[in-house]
Amino acid sequence: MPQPDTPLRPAVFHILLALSTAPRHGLGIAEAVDDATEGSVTLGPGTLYRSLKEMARDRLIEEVPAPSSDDDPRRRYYALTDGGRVAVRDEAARLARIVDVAREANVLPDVP
Amino acid sequence: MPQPDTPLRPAVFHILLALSTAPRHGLGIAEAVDDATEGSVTLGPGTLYRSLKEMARDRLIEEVPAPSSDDDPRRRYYALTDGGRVAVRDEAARLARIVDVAREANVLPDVP
DNA sequence: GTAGATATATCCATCGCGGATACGTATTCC
DNA sequence: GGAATACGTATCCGCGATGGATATATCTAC
Repeated sequence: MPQPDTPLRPAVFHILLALSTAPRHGLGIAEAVDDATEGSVTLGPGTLYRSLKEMARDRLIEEVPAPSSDDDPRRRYYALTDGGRVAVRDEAARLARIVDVAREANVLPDVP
Repeated sequence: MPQPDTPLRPAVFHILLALSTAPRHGLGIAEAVDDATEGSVTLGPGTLYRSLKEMARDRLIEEVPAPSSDDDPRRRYYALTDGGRVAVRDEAARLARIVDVAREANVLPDVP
């Protein structure tokens, strides 16, 4: 299990995280990222659509049919692939280790 | 408490985290970051010294005398300022929230 | 039907990053 | 002691990622 040494780009990680709960379309992803990070991470349109294209090419995500509740044909929905799920898990684990380091260094106020 | 909305640059955060346990000199910081992140984050000399200069200018860190155990006059030691400690705590908390989001999305294998 | 919002997509300026390079100083080896 | 090597700091340069501006099409509201 060769955990990749190189971190995921933040934009890619946040997109994967937003898709980990449900398939979403482009702007829906951007909105979900904004919500989840309480505004600390905002994806511009350039980063958003470029990342989506590259991630689809790299098989981290794939386009899926829109849910029946949505009839706007402009929206393109994406879902995680198995590879995407692995990638987001590895990166989340990497971040969790860094947070643990911070916790051990007593820079976090919370409980252990 | 106006938590800054903009994330700290990763390089700056990792330098602050490395200094949170003890004052260190330039290359010692790079080594500590490499260790703490298990090689997933490596600071090149460009990023390292540029960041140190900017962080000192912004009063996140300050130069301090070398410990008595070190007699190499080339080494310049840095320590966190109060502002630096606040900044590293805020950023660590921000990352911890993101990790929590990942945990709630069940992308992390670990226990709650 | 028109106006404004939504959605996707591309282009471009900016900036952070790391490698290459330079230079001075310790340390090691002979 | 002198030469060779390693260490430490510092700057320069190119690359890649980011996000805003812009373009185009389509949906919704009135």
